[in-house]
Amino acid sequence: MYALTLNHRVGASGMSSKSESPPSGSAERRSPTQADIARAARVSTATVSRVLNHSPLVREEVRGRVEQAMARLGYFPHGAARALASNRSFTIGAILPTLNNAIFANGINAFEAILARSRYTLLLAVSHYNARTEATLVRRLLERGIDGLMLVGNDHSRKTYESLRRAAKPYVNTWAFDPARGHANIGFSNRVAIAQVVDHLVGLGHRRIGMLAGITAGNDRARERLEGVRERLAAHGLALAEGATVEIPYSVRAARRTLAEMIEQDALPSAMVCGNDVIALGVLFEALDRGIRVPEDLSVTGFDDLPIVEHVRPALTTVQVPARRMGDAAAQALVEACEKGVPVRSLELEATLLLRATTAPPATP
Amino acid sequence: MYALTLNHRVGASGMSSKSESPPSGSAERRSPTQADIARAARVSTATVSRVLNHSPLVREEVRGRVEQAMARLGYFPHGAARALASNRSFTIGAILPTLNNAIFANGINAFEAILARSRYTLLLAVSHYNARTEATLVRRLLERGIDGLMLVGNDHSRKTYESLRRAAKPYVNTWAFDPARGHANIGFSNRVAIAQVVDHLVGLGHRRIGMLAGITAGNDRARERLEGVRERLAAHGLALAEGATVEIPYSVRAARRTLAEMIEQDALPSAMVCGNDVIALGVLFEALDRGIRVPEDLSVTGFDDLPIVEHVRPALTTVQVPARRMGDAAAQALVEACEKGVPVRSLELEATLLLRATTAPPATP
DNA sequence: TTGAAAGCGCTAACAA
DNA sequence: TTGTTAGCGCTTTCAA
Repeated sequence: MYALTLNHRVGASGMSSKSESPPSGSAERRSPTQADIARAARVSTATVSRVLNHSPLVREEVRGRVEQAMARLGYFPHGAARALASNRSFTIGAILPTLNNAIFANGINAFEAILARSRYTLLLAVSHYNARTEATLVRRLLERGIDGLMLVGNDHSRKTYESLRRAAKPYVNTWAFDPARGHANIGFSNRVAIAQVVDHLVGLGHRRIGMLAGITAGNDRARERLEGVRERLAAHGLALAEGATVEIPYSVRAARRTLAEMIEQDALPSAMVCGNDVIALGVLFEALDRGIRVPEDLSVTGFDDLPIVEHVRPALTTVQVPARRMGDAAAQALVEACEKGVPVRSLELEATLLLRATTAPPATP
Repeated sequence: MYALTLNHRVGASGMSSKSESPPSGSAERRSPTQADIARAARVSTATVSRVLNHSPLVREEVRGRVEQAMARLGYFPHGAARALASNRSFTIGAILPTLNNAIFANGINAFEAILARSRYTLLLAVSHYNARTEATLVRRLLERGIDGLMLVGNDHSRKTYESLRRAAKPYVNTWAFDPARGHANIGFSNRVAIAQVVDHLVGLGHRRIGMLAGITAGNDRARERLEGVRERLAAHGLALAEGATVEIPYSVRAARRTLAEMIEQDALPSAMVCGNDVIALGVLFEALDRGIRVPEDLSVTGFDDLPIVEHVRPALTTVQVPARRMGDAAAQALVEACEKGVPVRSLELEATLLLRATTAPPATP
């Protein structure tokens, strides 16, 4: 009978004096391993493993015994050991450019929810819009054994893509849709999205249109939005207003300062397209504080539809981004890629222009 | 010479036909292990491990050879194997109640930054203000081998604390300071913080004060704020206004709806203390939309100092929470606990009342 | 349907 | 200062 209860460690190492199984009833409190469960349930560790992994080839009666033993001994599996043996960690990574404003909150929230439901854990890292930092983080996450990775946008360093390729882990680029660049995309076309804004503004009669874009270096979303405005304006025979088009960080303060300068230089356009809602709020607040009427004197548009912007007065006209759906779909795609080995497929979602109260025909056409 | 190059696996398993080292120059592309590095640098795997872990007892010349081999072969360490062998994962967990509003953004941002700098990775999970969910997540994070854990508040299920104790991992409760409850706290006293608000309002002459608190069940921060208001009001010989004190979710919408009801029932106090900034913004926007002047007809206070609230008009009087410092300190404490084995020590930080434009003496005293 | 045992890649105790 | 080697706890052939 005792032959059955020997675990392979003891069996393998023979009678080495220090590594025998701990004396039963000792004060030693190491947490129970599969070997302990195996002994208690009078099965092999292989069977314990099968029960743990819901293998169909375990007799009901045996499964019951094992599960009871697990419960009684308070067993819980050792992730690192599982990962080492199976080459899967049930862990998925995500790298966001920032956590500072609420832009990615909804998306990552949805992403985490799906992962948690699928018993995966999220490894989160922040690149601060820096591709080199990101490459380091990707490598670190890969070292930690992530089974898949979510990235934002398509602009990533060669090293990042190279690490991913060598590790042969599934990944997906979100918040963009430009599969021509050769990566799985779950997101929307920033270019198409911003074109709706331009059409709206031009349709309203605006001719002098400026833009407070995000910093475009290393940020394809910001770049696509800026280029999208240029392109669409050109289609209407227009161009971005000189002196009213600048790249700035995504901060209320930067936006306020920039608008203030434009006002002082008398360079204000009749409509200001903003790279995101944070910038738009800055423009809105600064304009209001200076007695510039919105939308009568200045139309303002945002991008993201942060939860707050429908409540400010005047309510912000903006582009609603499918953040939740991107998070959902990205997580689902990654989990599926891990479980079934299918490749991640690109998915185009739509961003919707939300007409609210910060846009109107120009007062002085 | 070849004796040196045998790795222990081959050595241990003798000449089993399938598990020999792969033929050099084969197409097989498994990523290199320490054994490969050891062979290439003509040292043992122990030395490779020492180099990897910056052990001081490796000769410079040897270290150089090993590092070169690592670079040449594109070696990178296998986290799960390291974790299994060393019982450390260089991974730290955090469980937040929500990611939906920006409340925790700054804190987790700072937390992640410190971890990343210390070469740790963040495992993030979201409890949705549910203690049972949280207990499951704690267990899952522990299974993943986290070296430490950050939690928000002191209200956690018995199972949560029990898991932590059994795993003997360091943890810290943030966003609260009440070490009497028996857990390491890095944060501030919500009670003391909100008392400043009460003093301010009472000092202004308010006597009819209401509160839109967060849901207090399972949320000690919300509870401390509500109780803190009661307690401090009592010290002034006052009580919370009946019919103007409700617990609601942290959402603009819920706050607006609740304020609307109070207005319709003519139950409006002269000052409304809000459980956080999201609620305060809801109150502010609803009041403004209904022609109730803030602060003349209604004083409003928030809690958190979200980045936006200094910009809305009137700018919100609120309590500034040391989110960044909590994130910093919590991460530092946890890393130190992991590296040096010292226990996490409680640290009290201060929350500051920020007087802005939504509070003034009551119009009808 | 079950068990035996060989590793997964690394660390660390011990020996040299 | 370096090497040998026994595990860490689990999964996964392979054999029975």
